[in-house]
Amino acid sequence: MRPYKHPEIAEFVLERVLYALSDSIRLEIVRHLDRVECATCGELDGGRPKSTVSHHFKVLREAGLVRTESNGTTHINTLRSADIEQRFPGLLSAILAQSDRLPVRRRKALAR
Amino acid sequence: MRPYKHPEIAEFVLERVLYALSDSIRLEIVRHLDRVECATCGELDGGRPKSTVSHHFKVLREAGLVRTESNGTTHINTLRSADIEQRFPGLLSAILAQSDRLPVRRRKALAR
DNA sequence: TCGTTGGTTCGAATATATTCGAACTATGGA
DNA sequence: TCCATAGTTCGAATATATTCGAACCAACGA
Repeated sequence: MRPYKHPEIAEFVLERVLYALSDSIRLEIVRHLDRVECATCGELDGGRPKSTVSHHFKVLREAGLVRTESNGTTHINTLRSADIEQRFPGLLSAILAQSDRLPVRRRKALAR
Repeated sequence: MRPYKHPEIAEFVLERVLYALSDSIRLEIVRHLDRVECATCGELDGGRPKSTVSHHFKVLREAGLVRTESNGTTHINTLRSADIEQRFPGLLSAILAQSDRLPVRRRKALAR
């Protein structure tokens, strides 16, 4: 497997990044990568077919969110947090700060 | 025109917000509203048919980004900045901080 | 060298969005 | 009351995404 095409930081497009993150599966992958630092695709498939997962990784890659490098027979994915932070300061952290489910305490506070 | 259905802050869904902002037309509308505080749909149509613009406003409204209130024969739109900020702190400002085009100075800095 | 593993790519089916004209609704003014 | 204005809603056409199986490819180990 030859190296993937990853966009340069200056090529990142905000709309593309937001679009990539607007899908639950991809957002979950990004959250996971944020926690574990790096992971193979297989670890993140959630039981879905390989081709589906591969598609989502492609979207994330092309948006500049994920870097995929082949390591022998497996592929290592990392979140390009620093790159995204440099180009869109505060964006990724604001998104990742938001947990999947709103804690009850917070929900009540917001409902007031 | 009866009042629109606007989601409560606690009902905001991150994916939906990101999706709404992942479209250039809608992002432009949001940027505009951020600058001018409030505006009618007509001011923001960019020469597009009314039905198209109406659709985009609906997406923005349902995501919680925009509040539309009818004022006589016209509709006033405002950005729900404070609500979004409360629910997703830092998100909107990170997005709005990003100008449409990357300034040349910044592009060069990033290319290094 | 052959099989296995981890992942990509292709193609087709399906689902979801976008666009726009046409018909409609509500309000306000003449 | 009649007309114009501002915007919504509907429906159909088109475009774009998602999903998944099947075929493929590269690297590694036996």
